[in-house]
Amino acid sequence: MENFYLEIKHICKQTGARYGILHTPHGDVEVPMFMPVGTLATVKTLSPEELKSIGTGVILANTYHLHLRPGEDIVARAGGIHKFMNYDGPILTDSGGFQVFSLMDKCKISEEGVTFRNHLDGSKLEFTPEKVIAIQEKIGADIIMSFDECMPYPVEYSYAKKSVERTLRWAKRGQVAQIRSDQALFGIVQGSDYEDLRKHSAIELSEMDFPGYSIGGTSIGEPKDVYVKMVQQSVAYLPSDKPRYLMGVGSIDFLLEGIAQGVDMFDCVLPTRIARHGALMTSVGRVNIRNAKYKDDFTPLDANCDCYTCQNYTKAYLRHLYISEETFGKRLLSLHNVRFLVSLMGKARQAIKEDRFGDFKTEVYRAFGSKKGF
RNA sequence: GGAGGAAUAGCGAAGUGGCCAAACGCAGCUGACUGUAAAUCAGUUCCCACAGGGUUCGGUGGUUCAAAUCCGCCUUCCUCCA
Repeated sequence: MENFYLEIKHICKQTGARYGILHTPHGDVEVPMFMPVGTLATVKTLSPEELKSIGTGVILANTYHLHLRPGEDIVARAGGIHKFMNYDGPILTDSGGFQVFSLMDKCKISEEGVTFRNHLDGSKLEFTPEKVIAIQEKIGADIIMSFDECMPYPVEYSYAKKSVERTLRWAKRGQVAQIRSDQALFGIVQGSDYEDLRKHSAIELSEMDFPGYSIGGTSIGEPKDVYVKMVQQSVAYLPSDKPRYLMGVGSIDFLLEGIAQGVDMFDCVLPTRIARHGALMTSVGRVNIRNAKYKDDFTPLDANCDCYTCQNYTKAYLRHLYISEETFGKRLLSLHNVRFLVSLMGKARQAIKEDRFGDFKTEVYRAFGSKKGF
């Protein structure tokens, strides 16, 4: 793909973190970056204009969910997902592999693919690596994912090995099935916390020569040190000139550790979901806006934040909106959390360019102090 | 003036002799959330020295081994009749 490639500009001498530009058919974006999730072709509560104003580059959508509603044919007839949702920046679709994990009790996995009992009306549907690519081609995102199995953690070695091999075969099948040449198909590294499986998965995928590589199966409940190892053991065997995408990571510490390992892209529902539930990421730690102590707190959510919410509204007002279940409150809070992570990424990129990402990471942790969360 | 009905925790509302410190809903308080079945879920809300103890069900006096539940009186409220 000529119009999709990673241009690495700098590698941090302190950590190995990478700064670069990802070129996509819908524009260039700087990495490392955080990508908010818009499963149903909308980042819940936020408009494309708001996302732009926040500085969002790539956003996500989901193959499984869009297949169920409204169906990929509708998206295709709308002119593709960019037109359908009025977002002209780069878009990435996840394959539905994560739903194999999150809807596990409604799934049956075989060599051919996965049979789902779909969550909307309970009817059966089958996803195969080929079908998942066909759906994603109709949806029309810039970056698409191979169909994979995201295993739970922990998982027995024998199962993990079987699953990794199958996911590798699925990756190959998806690659063969791909018709469009203007979408970047990523392979997904799995292997749970088994080093040999991660290595094997990464090496085999690299040989298939994908335009980018995802790291899956992390941040599903494993301890932080295990997480870091999983990322390390995946990144180590991936080509250095291709983008690395760590799937489902959005907590501040996991993001920073991932960047330090040389990851370029991250996505997560965390900032938008917890915002809708009243939890906010701030430069001094977690804030639960519904806490009674904020009822007469007329200061901004985060004094160090440049987002629209922090520039214009007080905690007392945001708490009032949250308690009153006003949707505007959820918007303002989502806006803040996404901006917080986007902004954190910007600072991280700056630190990488200045070869002090390690120090930066320490500073961020220190600012959080002993406060728990994220 | 007469007849009937009702009073339960912050609010609404179950419970009509022991399994009741009292269902449930709301409101309040707290926590969780990581490739979105999530504008969701969980815990908690009489008091305390809290695997236990102490005071509760309009007030008061009884009956009973045992009362939010049965009886008398009182207070307040509601409906209907005059």
